[in-house]
Amino acid sequence: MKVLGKEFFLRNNVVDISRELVGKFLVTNIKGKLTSGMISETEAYRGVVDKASHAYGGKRTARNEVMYGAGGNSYVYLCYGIHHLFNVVTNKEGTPHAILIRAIIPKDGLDIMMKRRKQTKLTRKFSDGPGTTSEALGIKTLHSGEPLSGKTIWIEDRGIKFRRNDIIAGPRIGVDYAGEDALLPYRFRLNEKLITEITNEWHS
DNA sequence: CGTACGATCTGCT
DNA sequence: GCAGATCGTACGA
Repeated sequence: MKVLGKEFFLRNNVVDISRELVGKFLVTNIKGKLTSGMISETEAYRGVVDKASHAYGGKRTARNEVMYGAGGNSYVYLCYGIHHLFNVVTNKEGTPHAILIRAIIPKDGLDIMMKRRKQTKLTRKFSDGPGTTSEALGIKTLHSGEPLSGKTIWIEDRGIKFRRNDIIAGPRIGVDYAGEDALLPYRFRLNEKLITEITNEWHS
């Protein structure tokens, strides 16, 4: 087990990093409660040149300011007034790259996550989406700007490797407004068969 | 200051 | 399959 450090996030290819994050574990320790899940889906947002990015064209506001900082911090924002979407900031200071974590397979602290999600069962939909993933892990907008090497939120490599063919690239979700950039294959998702197998193994 | 809307989820049909 | 929820943020006046 290895906690990913600054050197992992400071690299400049956010699309490669996004693919590499599939299979890593997103872990939180919030109010003394440890919870985690294996990342099964991500999306890359490639900074000022990406029409789907909050930083497109160099847009810089109080909300997205942390994107302009060095990689290795969280960027959490509220979507549709309800959902707290968690992103990993990458690349050096001044290049606002980010990766949206879209889904996890729940692993540690299942009982805690079920309470947070107000669920009594671990269904397939339990944390299959960026809003439900953050809710399960207890991540809120107040955690925006947190360093990921810290004690609250971090990402672990537990040695799980997938074949490149098992990580499906495709267009990002919900970014139709981004014109031709909406078609870029910046979404990475573990193939459904593997998701099912791993889910069955961990939740039986 | 007023207003429109979003990197979504859920429950109901 | 679809509408409603729900509110911080962005942006124009």
